[in-house]
Amino acid sequence: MAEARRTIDLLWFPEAGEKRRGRRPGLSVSRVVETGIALADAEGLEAVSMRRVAQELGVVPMTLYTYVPDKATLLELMLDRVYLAMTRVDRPDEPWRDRLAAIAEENRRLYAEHPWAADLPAGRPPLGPGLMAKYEHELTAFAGCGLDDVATDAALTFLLGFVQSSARTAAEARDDAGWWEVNGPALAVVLDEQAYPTAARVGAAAGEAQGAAINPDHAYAFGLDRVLDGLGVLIATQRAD
Amino acid sequence: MAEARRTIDLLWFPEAGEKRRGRRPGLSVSRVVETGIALADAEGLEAVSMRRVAQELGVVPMTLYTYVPDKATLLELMLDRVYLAMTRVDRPDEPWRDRLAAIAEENRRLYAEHPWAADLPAGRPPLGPGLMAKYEHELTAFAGCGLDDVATDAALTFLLGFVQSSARTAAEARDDAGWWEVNGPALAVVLDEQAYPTAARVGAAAGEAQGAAINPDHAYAFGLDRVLDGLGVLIATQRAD
DNA sequence: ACGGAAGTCTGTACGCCGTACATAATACGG
DNA sequence: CCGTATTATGTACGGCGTACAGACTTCCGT
Repeated sequence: MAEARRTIDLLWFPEAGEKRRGRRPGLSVSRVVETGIALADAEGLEAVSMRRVAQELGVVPMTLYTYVPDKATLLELMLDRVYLAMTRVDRPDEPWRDRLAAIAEENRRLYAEHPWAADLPAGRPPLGPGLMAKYEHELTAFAGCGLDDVATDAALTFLLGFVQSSARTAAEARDDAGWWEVNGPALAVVLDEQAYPTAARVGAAAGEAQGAAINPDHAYAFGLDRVLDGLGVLIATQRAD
Repeated sequence: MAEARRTIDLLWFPEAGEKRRGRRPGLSVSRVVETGIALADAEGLEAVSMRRVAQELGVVPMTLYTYVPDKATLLELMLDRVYLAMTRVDRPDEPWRDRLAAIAEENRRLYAEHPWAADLPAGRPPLGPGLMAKYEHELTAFAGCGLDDVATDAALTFLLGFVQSSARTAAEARDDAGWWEVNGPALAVVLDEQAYPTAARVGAAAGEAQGAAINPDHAYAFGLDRVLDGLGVLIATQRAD
C-alpha cells in the first residue's frame, strides 16, 4: 500500500509541490487517475493494468511509478475521484425517508456509471476529499431523525452497504446474461427429483415473475423498501424517547 | 467458464464415471477441491493458484486440468462444497424472527470459517447440491410469514446479501488492522479545518464508541436488527391481508 | 558559465499467473 | 500383445506488478 503519508498527499494535493529542478513532467497524477477511470468505465476493472494505462498515455509502464506509488494506490485515487464527482443535492425540507432514498439513489447512480467502484474494497476507504465530501453530505440526510452520532454512522453504513451489495449483484447478473439459458436444460435433469420441493417451486415462481433468474432492479427496489422500513422502526423508537 | 454441462456434472457427480481404461487417477475432483478450500482457509483466496494447489498435492500444475476444466470452475466447486458442509437446523416452532436470525447466523458462521467465500461472486451461484440444500433449508425458514413465493425469494436474497456484505467488510477490516493508527496523524493535518464539521464529529463519536474506526461486530448486530425490522414491516402487512 | 543535484523517463529483468499444446507413461479390452 | 483410452508431465506463451540501473532533462548555486 506504499507509505501512508504519500497516499494522503496524493489524495489531497494531487498536483502539489512545485518541483524546481529536473525534467518537466509529461504527465500528472490527475491524468493517470482519469485514464484509469476511463479505462475501467469502458472495459472494466480487469482491463486496468499498469501496462495498459501506460499504453493509453503513450508512455512506458514504469513511468507511471513516478506519479503513483503502486497500483493499489492508483485504484484508491480513482475511487476518491469518482466520489468527488458525484452530484450531491441536500434536501433539508423533504421527509427523512425521501432524503435517505435520495442518498441511496445517488450511490446507485455512481455504481451505474462506474460499476467497477462496487468491486473495490469499501472497508478501508480512501480518506480523500471525495469520500469526505460524500460522507459529510450523506450524514446531513440523517439530521432530525433523532439518531445519535453512533447510530447515524451505523445507519449510513447499513444503507450504503445495501446499495453496494446490490450494485455488485447487478454487475454479476450483467456479465452472466444468457447463463441460465445455457445451463437450464442440464439442470432440469438433476433437479426435478422431488429432492428440493420448495426450492424448485419458489425458484420457478421468482424466475417467472422477474423474467429472469435474477432481476437486479427488482432486488434493489425490494431491498431499499426493507432498508428504509427497518431504519424507520429505529427512528420511530428514538423519536419517542 | 468451460462447458456448462461439464461443470454441472462435476458439481453433482464429483466421482462419477467408472473409467475402464487408462492409467489410474492419482487424484480426484474432491481432493483437488478440498485442497483448494484448505489453502483458501489458511492463506486466503489469493493464495489459491493452480500452481500452488498442484504443489500442495505433489503434482505438476497441468495435472489439475485433468480433474477440473479451469480455475473459475474450481472456485465454484469449492463454494458449493462449503455450502454443502454447513450445519442446517430447521426451527419450525420458533417465531419467524428467530428463524431468520438463525439463517443469518448460519451464513455468518460460514463466512467466519471461510472468509474467502464472501469474495466469490454470489450472483451466478454454483447450482450444485450445496447451494440447493442451502436454498431449500433457508426458504423453509420463511414458512408461515405470509409472503408469496416471489416475496420470499426476494426477502431471502435481501437477508443473504446483508450477511455477505457484512462479511466482506469484516474481512477488509481484519486486513487493515492498524491502518488508522498509521494514517490518523497525517489525516488530522488535513481534516480539522472546519470543512467537514458533521463528518468529523460523527466519525470521532463512532470511532470512540466502537474502539475502532470500523467495528464489524457492531455493524452486523445493528444491521441485522434493521433487516429483521424491515422484513417485519412487510410480514405484518402481508399477514393483515 | 558550468558542474552537480534533482527530478523524469526508459529498458531490462524477475517471479508470479492461467493454460494451450505436444508428449510420455500407464492400464485395460480385444 | 497390441491398440486405445486415460492420466501425468514438460515446455511455452502472453499477461501481470514492479525492482533496479541507467539515460535524459532542467534548474540552482557557485
